[in-house]
Amino acid sequence: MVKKDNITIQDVADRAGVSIMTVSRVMSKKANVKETTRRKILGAIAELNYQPNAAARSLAGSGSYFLGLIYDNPNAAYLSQILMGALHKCTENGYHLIVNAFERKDDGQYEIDTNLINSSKVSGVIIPPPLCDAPEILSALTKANIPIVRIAPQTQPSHSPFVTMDDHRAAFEMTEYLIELGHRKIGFIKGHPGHGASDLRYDGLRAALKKHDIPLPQNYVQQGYFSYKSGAKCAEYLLNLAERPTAIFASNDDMAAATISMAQKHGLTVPDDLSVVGFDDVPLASSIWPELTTIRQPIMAMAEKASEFLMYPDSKAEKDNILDYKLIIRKSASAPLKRISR
Amino acid sequence: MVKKDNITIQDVADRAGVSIMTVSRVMSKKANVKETTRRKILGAIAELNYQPNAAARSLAGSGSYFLGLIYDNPNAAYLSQILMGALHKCTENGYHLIVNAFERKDDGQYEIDTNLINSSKVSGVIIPPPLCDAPEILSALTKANIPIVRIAPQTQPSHSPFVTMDDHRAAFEMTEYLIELGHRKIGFIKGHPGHGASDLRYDGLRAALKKHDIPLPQNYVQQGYFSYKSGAKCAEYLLNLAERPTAIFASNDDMAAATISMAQKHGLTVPDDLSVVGFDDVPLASSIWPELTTIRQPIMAMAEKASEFLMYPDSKAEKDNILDYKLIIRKSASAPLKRISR
DNA sequence: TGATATAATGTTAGCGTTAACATTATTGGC
DNA sequence: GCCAATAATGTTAACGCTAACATTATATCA
Repeated sequence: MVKKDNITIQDVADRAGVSIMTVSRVMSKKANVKETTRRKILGAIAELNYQPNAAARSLAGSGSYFLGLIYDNPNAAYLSQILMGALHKCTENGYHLIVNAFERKDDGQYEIDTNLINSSKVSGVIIPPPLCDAPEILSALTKANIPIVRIAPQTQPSHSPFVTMDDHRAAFEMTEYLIELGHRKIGFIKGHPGHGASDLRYDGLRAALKKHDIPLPQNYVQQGYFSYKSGAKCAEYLLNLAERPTAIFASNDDMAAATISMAQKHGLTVPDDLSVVGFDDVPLASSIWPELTTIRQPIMAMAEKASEFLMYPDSKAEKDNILDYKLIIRKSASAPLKRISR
Repeated sequence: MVKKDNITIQDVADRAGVSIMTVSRVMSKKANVKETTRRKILGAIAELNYQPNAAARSLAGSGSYFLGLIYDNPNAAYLSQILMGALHKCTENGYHLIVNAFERKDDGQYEIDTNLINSSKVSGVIIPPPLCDAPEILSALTKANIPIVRIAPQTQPSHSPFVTMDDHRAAFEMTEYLIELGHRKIGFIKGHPGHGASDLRYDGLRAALKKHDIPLPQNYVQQGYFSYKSGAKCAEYLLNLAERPTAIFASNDDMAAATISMAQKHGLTVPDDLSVVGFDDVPLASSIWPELTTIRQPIMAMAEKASEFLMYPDSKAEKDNILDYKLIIRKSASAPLKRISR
């Protein structure tokens, strides 16, 4: 029951023989503190293991040392990457991350008067998909004068700052990779129509095929929904085609995994008989066999960037907000085994 | 640039024609407020859409309206369930959730002087595995006098409050289910040896087999590591056995999925030729074909319980902390096709 | 009815920090 | 070596709320 009193800025000031204000200046990395004094204070801080009280800082100051993260995303892997990135930066900079879940109401809208927005002076909010494309969320935060950064938004690019990756170019590059391997009959499984990235990826594929003058028959394109099951269904269709593709590009890894599984069920060897590539590089991608050739999204990096932006709004040029994806070449794609001259 | 001043307790008090203290009492659900006054204040709160400032509350009060959640768990699905549960309760009760990631240092220990512990008066910390079994974490928090609730701890049950589920009984029940279906040759893929639940599940299986007087040959038990890959390897071994099992119980869904995939590669039909069951009920379980019969862990419920406990330490009897799992019967297990009389 | 208990409300002083301004030390120029 | 400029540090008043105590209204009982 010994109430261990917290170490406050006063303790540090006493220890260092200065006023609390000087300590405060050191904590906030403000200018005008003599180097010798700074070191003395830093020493006291270390000895006492002083950690500033975030609540007090945010009450007194204009900033807040709290970052908000809102989400409504059942995709666990994606969310946890975002979390990791944001937390990483927060810890690094003495911020705390406040997470808030949003849920669609029955009418498909979001309830906006959530406590995050009003009750805790966050210095900004990170908004990953799909919330970043919900107008009511955006306008509520904007109206409340809360800075936001969106992650991979698909709409209203000029509305507010964002970080994203180039889905179009990634799909383009992936397609060119397949073409370079020698594929000419490339099937495609589209992503969920409600998700903006789906179109970008599809367009990327078409652009690459067009550039290399490769046709894309109507029935080589199947509508998936990002789920394993939908991928299996599309793959089934594509594999039963009279002239079946030698490669299938699925819009995400789940569907690619389903495609591989389906191919194996058909007695095909991947990648010898059929190349399969995915998109996202989720954990599943490297746990199945053969491991998936896919696109790694810089999800964590996007979250880090977004966090930094909210912590130091002025420091970064606003334009380096398109982060690099990475083509991850593994074992699920290779040159087609038997070339059919065209 | 219009600085929209936040609505404070004073605004509400003015509006309702009372003092701020009375408003405060209403907010904190304290006694001794006349019903008519309460309603007047509640009205003002609603009209102004007042949200109390969490930082001020935690600065002034003895409680804190912040709950901590720490983790070091690469398992995205698990973490996100925990998050959902905790957030749900937090939102419901006007709390905020502060999330902190921990990382093992090179020496395998955790860095304990993280900012969560010292710098923000959280009213308690939720500790899921594997952190709940890290002595240095527990002792640091205990020393700092911060209430904790562990989720599914495997060690030191008396150290501090926890919520958990009965892995042993779940595995027992699953095994009995297989036995009831008619299986006598049941293979088992063990979980990661570092994870306490692994042993519990294994023991549950053995207890059930023993009860029904069914032998468990040494080579029917394979050591997996919770990964898809390890599951595939173990399944391969089991399926190549001269007298192969008619059912395989994998310690988690990833390994069960791998087993199904491996079985299909061997030309076996699941569940006709081989029944496969898993544990956890991760999303994957219901996205593969056939869908997995598995155990659903009450992860979200555990997190909710843990949150409640921290918010209202006195309200609950401490003993209803073992939550119910659920045997989810899907399509991956059935009676063995051809019975061999024993 | 007055005294007394009790319910309902109000007042004041912080909680730990930073903003804004005040003061003191140091530097540079002549 | 003196004065102004500037750097370094200090003082005080909030920030929005609750704990603790103070006061006033209402109910209870002899």
